[in-house]
Amino acid sequence: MSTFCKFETALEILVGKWKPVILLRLFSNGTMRFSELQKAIPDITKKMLTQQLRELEYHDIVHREIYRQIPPKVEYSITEYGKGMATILQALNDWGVAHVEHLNELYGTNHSVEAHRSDAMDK
Amino acid sequence: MSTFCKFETALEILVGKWKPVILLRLFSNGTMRFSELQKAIPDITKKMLTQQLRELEYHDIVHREIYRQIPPKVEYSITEYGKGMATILQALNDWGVAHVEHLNELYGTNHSVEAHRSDAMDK
DNA sequence: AAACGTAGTATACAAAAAGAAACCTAAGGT
DNA sequence: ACCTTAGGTTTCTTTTTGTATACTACGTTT
Repeated sequence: MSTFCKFETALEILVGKWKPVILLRLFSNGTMRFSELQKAIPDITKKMLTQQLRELEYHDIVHREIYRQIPPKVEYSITEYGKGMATILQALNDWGVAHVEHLNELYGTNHSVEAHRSDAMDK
Repeated sequence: MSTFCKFETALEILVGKWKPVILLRLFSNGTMRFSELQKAIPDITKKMLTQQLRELEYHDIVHREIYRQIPPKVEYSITEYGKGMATILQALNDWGVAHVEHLNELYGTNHSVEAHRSDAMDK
């Protein structure tokens, strides 16, 4: 129970509506400041962005560099440790791509994956 | 945007408070009936168990075999396709185990991972 | 003196997910 | 006639997540 099922722990880090896209941005763009992330992810609110970044920071995936200036400047980047996630992230992504293909074969192209999470299965 | 970030799709399948533990059970025990799963996962409600199983079934990860008897008998198992997830699941689990270790190094043994998801970061 | 820009917080509210508990079905046993 | 069983479904409540909007701090620019 303790050493099994730790993949829940792994999941925790990736879960949260915005973490995947934040990580994607940081992995591909390198260092970004808060406002750049906001622009890159138009629909995210400040609150969510802050919250998700703090969680990633706690897990040592993201580094937060504060410049004591006015107006403030804060830069975010993937930590060295965080870069170690690239492999699984890639694997997960690859599997996801293949899976969408699989679902297409099963149900045809006109289906919505999202519509089949949780509730939403009622007519 | 379309072919990247499909790891969100992958995540959807694993996410949901109970999916990891359900998958774990089915992977290690093979075929199980509804009531066996309930016993194996004491805190889950029927509602949640049904819901999560249906989602896994939709994604072709879990197979549902109905025996038309009274009282009913329904057996669940991992599909052939679903077995293909074993590798990533294992990878995710291994990474999770290592990550817990990493967090221990950073914060010491007496910390709660759960307490650092989402909110809960207030004193 | 007022406005601007950045990286947030605070507060209030809406929506989604999860939990609890009761109800349903139909055959077989008492 | 009623109870039991297995595998659910329904309804209702609570908890968790996410959104929207306002406000702050403080030097610089207008």
